[in-house]
Amino acid sequence: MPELPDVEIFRRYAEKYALNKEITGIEYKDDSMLESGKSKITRSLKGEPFVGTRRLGKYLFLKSKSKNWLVLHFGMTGQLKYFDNSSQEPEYSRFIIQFDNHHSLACISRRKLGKIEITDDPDDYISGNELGQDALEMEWGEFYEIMSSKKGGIKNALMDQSKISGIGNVYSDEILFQERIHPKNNIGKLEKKQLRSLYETMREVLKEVIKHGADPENLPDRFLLSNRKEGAKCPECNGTIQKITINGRGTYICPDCQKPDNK
DNA sequence: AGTACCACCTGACGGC
DNA sequence: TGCCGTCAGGTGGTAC
Repeated sequence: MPELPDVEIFRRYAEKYALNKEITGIEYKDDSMLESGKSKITRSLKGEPFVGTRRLGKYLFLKSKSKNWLVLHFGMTGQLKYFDNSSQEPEYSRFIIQFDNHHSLACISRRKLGKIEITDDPDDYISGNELGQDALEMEWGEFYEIMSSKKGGIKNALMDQSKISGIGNVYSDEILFQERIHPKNNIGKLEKKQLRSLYETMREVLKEVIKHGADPENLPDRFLLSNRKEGAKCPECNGTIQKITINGRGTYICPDCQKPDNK
């Protein structure tokens, strides 16, 4: 789930539940997602509260009062859950931050594909990991500059995290469906006004998904995501949703709405 | 540079 | 019901 809109919901969740409470301890349930040593993580967080949040693309940063930041990446199955210590710990909790009010914040990840680490400066972290500008922060001029210099398939271009951060497999499909562009079409064939339209659609899709809490069940029926299954009926026409493969990723399109260009 | 494919890791799901 | 193959929304590395 965790693409830009999902992580934005996590950020708001952390903002609501995890700030301004002293961290009394860290519980390590599984080490495989840790990119920083346990002692460094504990040293950076324990005894201080989180005082702020930041998000770039699919990355969430939580600022500890002292100065370090906790960096979270959720992989394919990550999420956050704030819970009362007297209740059941969430299943698949891998990393638990305990607060002084007998509540904790669990980093949950079924497949353990995420990352947990410490940085003293998110900007350094972002440049060091070659992460592009956030898809919702990016202005039209920058989007145009990036996309007009790229080659190859449009879906791949949208998902290139080193150029534009936050769009993954699902929302790239959604954006291209709403824009009526076949995901394999060549980015270089789009005219400036088509790129402008793609840019606007990208923003609208991301913002609307956030508005609905990034819950696929809550999205309007006209979204591909509400019909993201092979053989489903296209919400825009009489077509049938089809599954294809791009770079090994399942990709859903309506073959009637999204026509391939002629190479 | 772009694309295809494998690996990471574990569980959910559908078919038999 | 139970076993088994396939697939899953992320990233990173390889080879071409």
